[in-house]
Amino acid sequence: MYTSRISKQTIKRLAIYYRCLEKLHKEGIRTVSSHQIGEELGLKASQVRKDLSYFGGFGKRGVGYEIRTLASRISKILGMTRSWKTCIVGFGNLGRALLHFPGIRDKGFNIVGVFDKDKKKVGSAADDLLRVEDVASIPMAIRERGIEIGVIATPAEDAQSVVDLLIKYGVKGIVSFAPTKLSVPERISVEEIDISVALSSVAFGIIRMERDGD
Amino acid sequence: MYTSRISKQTIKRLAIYYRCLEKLHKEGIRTVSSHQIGEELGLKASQVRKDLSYFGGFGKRGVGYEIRTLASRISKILGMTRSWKTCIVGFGNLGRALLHFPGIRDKGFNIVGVFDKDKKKVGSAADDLLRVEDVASIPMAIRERGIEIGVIATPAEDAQSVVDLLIKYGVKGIVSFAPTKLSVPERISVEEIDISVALSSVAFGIIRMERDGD
DNA sequence: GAGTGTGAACTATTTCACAGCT
DNA sequence: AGCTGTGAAATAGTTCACACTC
Repeated sequence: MYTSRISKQTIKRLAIYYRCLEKLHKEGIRTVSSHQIGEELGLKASQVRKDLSYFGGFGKRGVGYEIRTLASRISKILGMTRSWKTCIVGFGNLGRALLHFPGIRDKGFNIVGVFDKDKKKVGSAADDLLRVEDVASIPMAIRERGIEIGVIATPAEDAQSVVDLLIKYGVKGIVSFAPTKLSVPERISVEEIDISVALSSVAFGIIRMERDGD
Repeated sequence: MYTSRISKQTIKRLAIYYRCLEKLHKEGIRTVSSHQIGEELGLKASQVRKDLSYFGGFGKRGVGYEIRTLASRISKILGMTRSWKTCIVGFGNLGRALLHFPGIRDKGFNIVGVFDKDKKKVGSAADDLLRVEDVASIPMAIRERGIEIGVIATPAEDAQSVVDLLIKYGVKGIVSFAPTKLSVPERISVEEIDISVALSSVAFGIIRMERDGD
């Protein structure tokens, strides 16, 4: 039940298991086996069991996992039951898309601030509830609203300074879409999503397939 | 120099090395060591050398890597010198953001089609050059324009059927932002970008840090 | 009989360490 | 002297296989 040395990959799969369980639950199913989950997600049953076993025995031998219980345990582990005060920095096309992205707002990530450095955007409505604020008001916003997670949707060249600022005022986690390597202290939880790297990886895959034919 | 068994992680780092080299090149630097690249990107020098060695000896012992040469070799390996006919399916906020995302268009990914199933969007201008087309015209578009890569920005529930359609008509690579596991044949190159999983992973990291204190 | 939980075996990836070039 | 290229060692992650429970 010690979670210290659990790999990031296991955690990500846990989030995916959760989504899978939600789906099965909607279909009215009450119980699943590791084999069924694996089938659904393209994973080996043993991988599923191993991942789940890190957090304790959720299943019943001979039966499988009770979906409601397992989903609620996972949501607890991943902090989905808690509301995470989140902000978005950079309100270009991507920032706007993230503000409305399903699976951010509704998975416990409560977006309480949207910031941009462009004075023309500042003051305009980000959505029904939020206005775009100046990046200069980030420190105060973090302090007053208790923002814990920052989502970076700025150009690459602004990302590091924004991240430094967020961390300086107390943000503990960063999800960055900026195509640049961020440098942050050990204690900060970071996830970098690199869209153009993903494209390149797919392109390479096609080249390899064409050359080696599988 | 055989590229068959090279891991996806190595390929992704290669794309990141390329970006790093571009940056150093702009700064007027001509030569780097694996140690400098590693420093810049938070990687061990030996990792950098190992990755590069899979594709042959690019470096000079005692000197390092000539930036221009290495960058051009990497861009060749990753297919950046080739133009990839790409389409975006799903023109909501995310699809719109991807259409304008720097590092898609300018890294050899030429977006030649934007599709949506919403009749209200179909026919409207996606950008200066493209109109939104109906998903029903995907087959013809793939055939006529030789589309090779599809970017999925639809809701989760539509993603699998769109992917099936794209593959059926000849698309060879998929980058999906839909929060669902896709099932595709072996020969198809796929990259799934899961935004809400990234958020959950960051949230878990914060919880772990608070509990275990590093 | 069916299916979990888990040590042990296996496989993949990273890091070390050093011979060999410039 | 400095730095690459690369086998070998170390580490991490996955899969197997089976004892154990329902």
